Amino acid sequence: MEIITIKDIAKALNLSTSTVSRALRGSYEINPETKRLVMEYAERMNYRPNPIALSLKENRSRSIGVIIPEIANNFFSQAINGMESIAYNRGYHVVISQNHESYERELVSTQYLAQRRVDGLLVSLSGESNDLEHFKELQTKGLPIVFFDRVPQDYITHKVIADNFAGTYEATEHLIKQGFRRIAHLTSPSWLSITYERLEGYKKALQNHDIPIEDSYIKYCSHGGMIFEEVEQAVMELINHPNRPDAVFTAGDRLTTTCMSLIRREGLRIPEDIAIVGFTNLMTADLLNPALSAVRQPAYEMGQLATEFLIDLIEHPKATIRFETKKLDTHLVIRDSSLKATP
Amino acid sequence: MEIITIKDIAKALNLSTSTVSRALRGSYEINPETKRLVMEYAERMNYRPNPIALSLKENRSRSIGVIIPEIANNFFSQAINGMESIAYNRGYHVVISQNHESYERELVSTQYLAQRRVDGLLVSLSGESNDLEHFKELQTKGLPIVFFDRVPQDYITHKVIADNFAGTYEATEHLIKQGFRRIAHLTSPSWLSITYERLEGYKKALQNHDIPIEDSYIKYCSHGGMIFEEVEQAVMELINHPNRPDAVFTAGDRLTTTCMSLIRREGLRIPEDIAIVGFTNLMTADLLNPALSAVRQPAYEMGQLATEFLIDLIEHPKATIRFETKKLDTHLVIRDSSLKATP
DNA sequence: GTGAAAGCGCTAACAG
DNA sequence: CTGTTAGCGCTTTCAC
Repeated sequence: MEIITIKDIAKALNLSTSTVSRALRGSYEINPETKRLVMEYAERMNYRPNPIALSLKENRSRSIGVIIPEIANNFFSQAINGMESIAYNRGYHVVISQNHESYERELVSTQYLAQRRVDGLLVSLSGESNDLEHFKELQTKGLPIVFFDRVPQDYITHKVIADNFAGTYEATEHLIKQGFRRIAHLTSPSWLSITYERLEGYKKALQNHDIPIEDSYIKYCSHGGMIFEEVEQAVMELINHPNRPDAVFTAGDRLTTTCMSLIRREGLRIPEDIAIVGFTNLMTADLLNPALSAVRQPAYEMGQLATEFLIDLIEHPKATIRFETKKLDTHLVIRDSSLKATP
Repeated sequence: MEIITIKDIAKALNLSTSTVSRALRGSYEINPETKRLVMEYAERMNYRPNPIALSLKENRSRSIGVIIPEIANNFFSQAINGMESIAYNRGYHVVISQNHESYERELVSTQYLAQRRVDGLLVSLSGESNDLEHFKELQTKGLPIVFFDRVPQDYITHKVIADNFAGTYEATEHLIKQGFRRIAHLTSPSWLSITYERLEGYKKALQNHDIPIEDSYIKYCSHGGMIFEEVEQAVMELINHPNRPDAVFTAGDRLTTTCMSLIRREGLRIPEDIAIVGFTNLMTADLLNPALSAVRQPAYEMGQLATEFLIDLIEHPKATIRFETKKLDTHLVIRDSSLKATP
């Protein structure tokens, strides 16, 4: 059975392609009888319009592009599931692209998706992205973009984020209340929004509890955990610190797992020597040794919300909307890794 | 800066679109001077050919579709990275689609990708797929398909798999050598290739060590771990078995983690009460409590290999090739979860 | 060496 | 109510 086109239907039914086209899309100005004939034949031959031809004609594709750092990260894969749930219901497909924390790859992915005429873009920035011209340019050309998770500061569009400040504040305060005083903060590249917001939550918690902020306890990993050596250096500096931290907050999946491995490798115990709370959606958190205390983001909902924003932008291009930044609550799950051993 | 087409270039340079087209693709019958002019202008205006127009014209897209059960599974995300590494080098893009272990979703994804004119398909079957007509049909229409991991039995094409038999044999034998005798086997839907091969490896190991095969120790989860209740029932039947197993082999990420959780929930210890070895590429295996013994698949390499096969098929459509089934070695990493406590 | 024209599949303005 | 025509961006005969 070959692929069948409108032309084939027209030929078979002795009609013109335009009549067939109109019948297929239920135009009111078509004879009901003709319409029925066309519909039936199309159905029988299993006709499917060629989306490529449509894209070319209409300069749109009924699909939205997603650009994220890594799919091998539970936060992002959950977010994608949220996106798909909304997108499919509203008739869009989702095209996934990874940037692997590289600006270069982000650029290529963006270009690719734009050329494939996606109708909009859902983006979480790579760890290397401080230049956003490629997005700005597309946006002025009329391509709607919604950022989520890692969002740019000075960029006017919808954004969906977790309440990074509150989440980190809560986690840090929890550590303080457990009795930890020398709390380190292992985090992503300094220029990312999530990094800043989490750092602020951390600092505020310390301040509110009259604990001085020790800069040497704050470590940035400019590749967000993708490069082992980078994390290793940061963690080793903490471990070998003259006044070794007794707890650490880790701002991501890779950062958390690598940090745990390293603490273990160095023969230290969690939480007795160093306690840990991770900002992570790891599915195995409660199976870890020790079970990992974690700040979870509502990844699925974030994906859904971002997609709703985006599709609204796509479908009402000229509506003068106030752009929103939606902030969703995180959820702290306390497990063994952050509990002070009772002496 | 607007999107620029060949027509714009032609107009600007007072040439015909055909001349521009030829110049751009370096046709030898174009005046070198004209060619230079066109090239320069195109470069300066940042001209990019419209891939949609090309797809329509050439009935191909220079992209390959991937259909897998879940991206939130380390095996698959690693495989995807392998695919991308090859594909990009050979000028193809990778479009990812999840089937969430559902036949219905697999069908929709397949249809979608085929309509988007992907040049080929890389597929790992959903847990529900026993009917393969949708693939067969596309293949006869000339769309190359390569299966990996979960491959169909009776289907003539390239396939890339891990040595499931040997991997499971090795894992089971390891358990036996540790002194376990009542070894359970918690696995995916019975009709999947991986299920069969792993089961055979398990049985063979038992046989070779004169351990009778106990059918009630073998549990299939027809949704491959996606539905908690299903795994729960299977594991509870094992735990409440009149002759409770002292070890269990688990055939996938979700199966493994859920099984561990349940054993823990029921107040049993790993490995003292029940030892466990998982067939999984979980990145956190060595951080689990206890550290998880695991059979790892060379996911990245499998993705690469499958992609090489596919692109060869795409680029030499009429070559009469003998289809291969490439089998890659697995790697058993022994950790605490399968070590017999010394009495 | 270059241009005119047709065609990939589809829609829509314009005629009847 | 239906057909003719043009056009989306590009390549490719076929002419000259």
